[in-house]
Amino acid sequence: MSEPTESSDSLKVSRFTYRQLQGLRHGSTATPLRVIAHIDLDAFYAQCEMVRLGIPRETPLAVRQWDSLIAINYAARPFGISRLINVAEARKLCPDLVLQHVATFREGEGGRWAYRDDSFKNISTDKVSLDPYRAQSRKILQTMKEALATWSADNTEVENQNSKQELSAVLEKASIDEVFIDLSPLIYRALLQRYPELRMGTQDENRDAELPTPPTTALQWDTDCLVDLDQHETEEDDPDWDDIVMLIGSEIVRSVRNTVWEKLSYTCSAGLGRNKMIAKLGSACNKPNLQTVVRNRAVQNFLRGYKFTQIRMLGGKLGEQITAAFGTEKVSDLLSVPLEQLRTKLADNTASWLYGIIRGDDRSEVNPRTQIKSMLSAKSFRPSINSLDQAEKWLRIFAADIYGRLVEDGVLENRRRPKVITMHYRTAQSRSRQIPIPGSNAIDENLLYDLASTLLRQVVADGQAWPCSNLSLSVSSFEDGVSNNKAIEGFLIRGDQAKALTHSSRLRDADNSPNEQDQAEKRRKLDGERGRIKSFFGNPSHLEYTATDEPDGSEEPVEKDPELSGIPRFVCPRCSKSMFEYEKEEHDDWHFAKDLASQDREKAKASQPPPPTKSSARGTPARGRGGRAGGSRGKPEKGQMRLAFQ
DNA sequence: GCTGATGAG
DNA sequence: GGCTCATCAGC
Repeated sequence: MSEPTESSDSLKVSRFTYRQLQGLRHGSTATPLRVIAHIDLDAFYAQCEMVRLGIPRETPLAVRQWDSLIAINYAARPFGISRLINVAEARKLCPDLVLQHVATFREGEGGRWAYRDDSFKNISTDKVSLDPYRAQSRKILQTMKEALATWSADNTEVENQNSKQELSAVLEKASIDEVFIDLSPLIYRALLQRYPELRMGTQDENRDAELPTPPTTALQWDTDCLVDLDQHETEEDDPDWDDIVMLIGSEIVRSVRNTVWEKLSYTCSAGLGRNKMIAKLGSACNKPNLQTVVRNRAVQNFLRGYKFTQIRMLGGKLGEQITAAFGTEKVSDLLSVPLEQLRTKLADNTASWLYGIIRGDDRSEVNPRTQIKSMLSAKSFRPSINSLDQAEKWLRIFAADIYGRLVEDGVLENRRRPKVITMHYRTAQSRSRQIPIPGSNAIDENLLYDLASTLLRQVVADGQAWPCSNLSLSVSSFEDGVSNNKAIEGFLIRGDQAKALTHSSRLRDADNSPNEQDQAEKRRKLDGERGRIKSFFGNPSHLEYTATDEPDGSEEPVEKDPELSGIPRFVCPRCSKSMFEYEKEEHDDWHFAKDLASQDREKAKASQPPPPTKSSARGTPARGRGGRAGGSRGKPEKGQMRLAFQ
């Protein structure tokens, strides 16, 4: 064989480096190998009703709220039924349409929602409840997490799982029926297992070296919908690792969707891409029940066809301003506008954000948020109401609604409580008032009601209170409280009390079949919580990661006397963690990845402007999300703080 | 900390 | 159009 210098074939390497591969491990937002999925339940409220009522997929169904439609299943869409028409028009278009009204609370019946045959006639006494959908949403999210864990267990080596029970993929619940998943860490582990040639030798220090090329066999995309490639790219080109990671990602998402279907009978659509924006646009491309893959080599072609007003954050006034400024809504038109010219009409940070986003550059993180940050209960009045008495009746219902949700979400058991209560009030103009929730009392319906009533009286005293066309109550600024063992004891007692409460004070109507499931779900959840607390005392290794995920000794019990075991130990010079010598390599990798991630974060901060904010379209420069990072508070993400008590 | 506004579904 | 939820600006 001759020297490879002449042959371009044998010189071939990947376009990607070991460093970029490593970026997959710990949430680097900059690596081109990143894989984000967006999963969207198909016509979610409609599916909830179909599942609840046992209605077959082919039966047209719509969910109604008073006289309007808020969800239409896919069987009903060919009839021309959309959210824009009313009930009468829908019946005309499709006489066999099943019309199911959402569950409601009813004045004088406390905090119990129910499905009622006559709720559409009772707009003046009923208030919509979305609880049934929230419950299904929670169940689906949980099933998705389990499916991811199962795939992970089946597809990555045990030694790589490192005795941790927790899922390495990050899930962000984006709304009641949508979720983002950062699949990168999962895919990283699967890659190393399937392609051992990607593993770096210990002596190999050059992280900027190119990866070897992947096998050239054609990729099997199964039932996925692929977005056409950009100009100058062809399907005949050999795949590179960014194609392979998408393929693995699509395999994971398919398995998650299958599990949700098999266990809960819900279909969903999904999009896969290198970031949240692309994944989100992708999931809407092929509905229902399909997944769309946007490979890196297809991104330009994919985005070119969109109106930029369909891109996240550009759907509102900012989008309008941009449309007005440049006389177009098309991404393709805006692509030919140089950055300098964007800057002449937009604030600098908005201009550079826009410049990047229409080219497919979005480095926003998948936020491991799982807990809700505020709860709101509201009612519009048609006609308006005119007395304190009427308003207070609604406040009772709002208080019961919110209290019920506080209990169901387990916020009371977690001793996570809202600190602020707010009342919004609309007459000719709209106003809002808020006060702190006193930390001394236990939260119950009466406390919430009393506070709300105080707020209402303040507004009424201000004058201009009637007629009132809209009223709402919300709680926010949740605080997690557990900080010592005594508090945890209290936690357990409160958990039992809360459990008793859910059985006594929140009994559902007899024909409310899902509620029994809910109760069972709740019991399991409570048991699960207690199990976790116990395991915290007994064996810290089962704990969720803390906010910093430092190897601080909480993760693994340190031997009382290391010498007794006879196994050689090692103390890390960087973090002083003591470990067995055979763990050194993995630990070193951990530091490396951690460093890399923080480098990436800094780089992203420096190179990518924050998403635009309201007043930033013109005039005063606005502080975006990025600007806050180094600013007033270095608070860690709330969602990651759970059980981080020491 | 309080209030209003915007943007998402 | 109604009901949520999140985030930010400006005070």
